[in-house]
Amino acid sequence: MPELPEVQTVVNYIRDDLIGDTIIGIEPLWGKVLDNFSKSLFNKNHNFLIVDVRRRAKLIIIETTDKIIAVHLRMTGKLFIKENKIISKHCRAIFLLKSGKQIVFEDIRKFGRIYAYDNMKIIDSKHGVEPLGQRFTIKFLYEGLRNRKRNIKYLLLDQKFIAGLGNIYTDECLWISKIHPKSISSKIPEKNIHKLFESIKTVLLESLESMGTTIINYSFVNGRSGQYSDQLRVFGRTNKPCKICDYKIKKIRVAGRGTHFCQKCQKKYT
DNA sequence: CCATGAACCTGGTCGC
DNA sequence: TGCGACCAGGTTCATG
Repeated sequence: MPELPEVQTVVNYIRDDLIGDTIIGIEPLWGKVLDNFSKSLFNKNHNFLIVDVRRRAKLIIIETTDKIIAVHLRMTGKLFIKENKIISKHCRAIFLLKSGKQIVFEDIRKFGRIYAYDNMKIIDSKHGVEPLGQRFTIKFLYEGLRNRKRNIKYLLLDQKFIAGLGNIYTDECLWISKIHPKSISSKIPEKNIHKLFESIKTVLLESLESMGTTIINYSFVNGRSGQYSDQLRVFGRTNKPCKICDYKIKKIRVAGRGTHFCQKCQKKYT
């Protein structure tokens, strides 16, 4: 489920409810869900008043007066607020709040993790620029591509380079900017890099407007689901006609991921 | 430095 | 209906 727009949508949804509340405990229901701390963190004499909820990369950041709690949804994680105490099949952890509400973390595939840190240092050191932030500029993208010889799909998925893009949106952006996903980053013409820069911003903002992409029935916030899947240009359109040239969309494997593209529109720069 | 594959997990779908 | 193979929006580690 989660790339930047989906994670941001979850944050927007739970933020107002959480700020001002206090975490008084956590119940892990799966052994590995707490990555670098244990439930005893919330005992003691510390106060975990929630002062901010935001997104950094694909992490949901819950900032409290004591620790920063970070939740990574990985592939199938969901995070939402619930008032009753019915525990669902895929529930992996429950945060208990002073108000009586709970933050529920569900995750079918058990890849998701919850972290606790003293500050943002470690998180920031592991992630690159925010694609919707001020520091993401055309110059940054141009130099980043020219200074490396990675295949472009891999590079866009690299969270240390740009933080927040995933498999869906990289396919979308590469299609829009007419770049074959196996192109060598340093060989891509400036004109296409420019298009790529614009497409990254456009696609992420469009998707945010639609509250993200939901494929099949991975609804994420209280049963509501994103609408962007209707607007996808290439992702998941294997063997369907390219929206520009009518050629059949191909699906291949790049950087270990299923990758959709148009053989006619997207040029391979090597 | 770069590419690939496996590992971590469960569940849905497709073909036979 | 059943069964095996394969796939999945992410990340990390090992290997060549």
